[in-house]
Amino acid sequence: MPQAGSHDAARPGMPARRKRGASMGDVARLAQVSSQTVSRVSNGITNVAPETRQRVLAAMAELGYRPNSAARALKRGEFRTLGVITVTLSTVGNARTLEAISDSAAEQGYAVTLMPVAVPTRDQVQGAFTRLGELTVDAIVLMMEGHLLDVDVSLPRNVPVVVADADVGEQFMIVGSAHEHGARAAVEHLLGLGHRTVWHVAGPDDAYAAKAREAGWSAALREAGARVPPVLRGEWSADITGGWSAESGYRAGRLLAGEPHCTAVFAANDQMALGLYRALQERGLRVPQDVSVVGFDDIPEAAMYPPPLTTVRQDFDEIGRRCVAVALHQIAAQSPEAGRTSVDTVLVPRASTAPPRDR
Amino acid sequence: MPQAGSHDAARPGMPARRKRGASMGDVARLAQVSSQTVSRVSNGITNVAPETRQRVLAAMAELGYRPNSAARALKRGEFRTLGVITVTLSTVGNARTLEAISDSAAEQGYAVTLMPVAVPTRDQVQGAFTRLGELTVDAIVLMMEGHLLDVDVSLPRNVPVVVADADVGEQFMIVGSAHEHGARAAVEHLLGLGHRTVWHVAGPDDAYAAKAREAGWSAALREAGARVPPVLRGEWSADITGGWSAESGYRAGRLLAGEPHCTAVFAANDQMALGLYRALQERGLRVPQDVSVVGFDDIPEAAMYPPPLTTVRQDFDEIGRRCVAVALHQIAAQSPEAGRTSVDTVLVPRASTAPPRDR
DNA sequence: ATCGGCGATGTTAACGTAAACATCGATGGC
DNA sequence: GCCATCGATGTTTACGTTAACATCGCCGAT
Repeated sequence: MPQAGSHDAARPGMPARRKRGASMGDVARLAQVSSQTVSRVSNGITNVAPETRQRVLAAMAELGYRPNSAARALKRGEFRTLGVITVTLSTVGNARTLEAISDSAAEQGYAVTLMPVAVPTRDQVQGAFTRLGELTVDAIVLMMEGHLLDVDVSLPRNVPVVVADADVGEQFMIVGSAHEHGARAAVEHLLGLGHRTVWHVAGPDDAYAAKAREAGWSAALREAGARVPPVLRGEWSADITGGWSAESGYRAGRLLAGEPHCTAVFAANDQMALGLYRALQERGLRVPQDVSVVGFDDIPEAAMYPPPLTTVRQDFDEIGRRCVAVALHQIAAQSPEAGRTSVDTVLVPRASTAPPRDR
Repeated sequence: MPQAGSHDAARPGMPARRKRGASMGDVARLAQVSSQTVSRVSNGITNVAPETRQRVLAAMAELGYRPNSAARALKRGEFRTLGVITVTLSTVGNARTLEAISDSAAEQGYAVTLMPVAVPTRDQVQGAFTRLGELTVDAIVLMMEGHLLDVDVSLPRNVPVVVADADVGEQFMIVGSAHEHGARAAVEHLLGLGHRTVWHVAGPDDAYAAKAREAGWSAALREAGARVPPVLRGEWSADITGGWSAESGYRAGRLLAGEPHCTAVFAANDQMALGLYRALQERGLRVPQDVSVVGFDDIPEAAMYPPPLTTVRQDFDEIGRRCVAVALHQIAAQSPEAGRTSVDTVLVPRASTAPPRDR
């Protein structure tokens, strides 16, 4: 059987449409240099005579040459790629953090490969790690709750892991927001306005960030000698982000609206605060005249809520940047590390908080 | 079973750190087969005696072997990777679409590499394409306004491009929402409630989606013989997403609140509708008693707006899935195509619309 | 018994690149 | 004028994988 030249065969009169692009060898031939010289020009590093460089550049342009990163990666043993394992991008925080990661990585010449974990079971996570291992990334950023990692998720060996804002014990580097500090600031702001105490609409109880905010809230209350009301949790399990949703905030808000002595609420995030607004409004309660509300995140909409929401700003861009910085540092150091770095949060006072009036 | 420290032969004095993992050759040696047999097991395809397969599997496990995808890609000439060029992930639509793309791609065994274009100048876009070319992806999904591509952006040759919800003329395949249809549905819904006409708060005028919605709105009004009021555009250029922001909707809303005859507004997206709510509320106007509002997108919060927002739902998941399907099809067909497929939009009536009352 | 064929496995080569080493001519210090 | 040096360029090789081909038994048909 003759080499049945199905696709590559240059049909007569047809411009030979080769599947693979021009290689260094092709450029070298056209420029009449060795392929090593092409390599040097391509990497822009070592000494090449200006005239030669020009010739090579011209040849590259003519052939539309693009370096083959697979070959490059194979040769160099590094891939200039960061893997990001995500459970969902439907939260503002995750989306913004991912964007910051990819921007920052691109600046440093790294690509970002996405590894979605559709359903957060351990098997799925394991599978994602395995696939990432095959993708041979240089480091991994984990955007996922740590408890999913409890078991023996076998990481690719020698690949540094950075965890974005989750709790994974002592194994890895963690970059996270100062949730507790932010929550305290929210509570102190409300107490400072004269409220007797502050209620809390919490996020999902398996979420690290939710627990940290809750801890900050109750600690601040206790330190101020204020009563710690029961936590309201808008359980709502339709999907992974449900526990953080506006609907969940709305459900909690309906309970809260029945509490006659409640004059101030700290919601675990801005979406939940929005649900709270609606629940309060439905009962004829006004924000902030009857109830003050503080959120968390400072999503762009928060400033335009009716009324604009006092909230605690998280710096997702900084989280993303630091994740990349930490990852690259570990790649360079060739040694995984563990530890935690904290990104500041700051209270942004707006119109949803005011001194209490009797209800 | 103390099989722990077997690999990574710890030579005395040497910090045993092999940068590269075990290769097929290593596995082959341990299993006492040829590396080709390892390859066959690794790819699970051809005929290998069960006993041999077991031995190889065991060796792979012991060495923690992972196929090197760079070598594989080099050999096979395909990368099983989709590149996604994004300008921003800060819009719900982009984030959700990206998530759907990466989920869907992962299902088909493709990885997704992110190429952010930080500032949308042509040079930046050009740069992103160049880098993607180096990354040797098998196809590209473009999440970006088409007008940024006008000039001679040199695409990697023979790489199919799919455009997610933008207008790029005739060059590429486009997967987009039925914006016009959705906008018409919004207008018809409001007219059906008895409103004399419908005002429009439009998105940025360089956005394809914004223009399409605007076109649908005005066409529906004209066809119904209704007056077409001037378009309000919440110009706001702080950043790329500014034109779609709640703030932009608020600004437009403040103008609108001064129009005594305005009883119904169609906002270009849900965030802008929220800004509108605030502007109306500040003037003491109630939704929907004084003004009916319809949004676009159906973000999760919309159902919890005070009051819940009537809006037009976009199916971002479907857009993402189709982008991947189209991309893979073009890869298989080895021929770029052009054309457009449209993803349905559907009106979701909620509490923000009602029959008009005189103002 | 012989041979065709097939299933299991091994051998060779090539994918495109870059590190390491080799070559060659020019420059400059003595 | 000689040789050490250096800068520009070429040659060789290996990265890890897989396609293509080669080999080796073994079984069943003749």
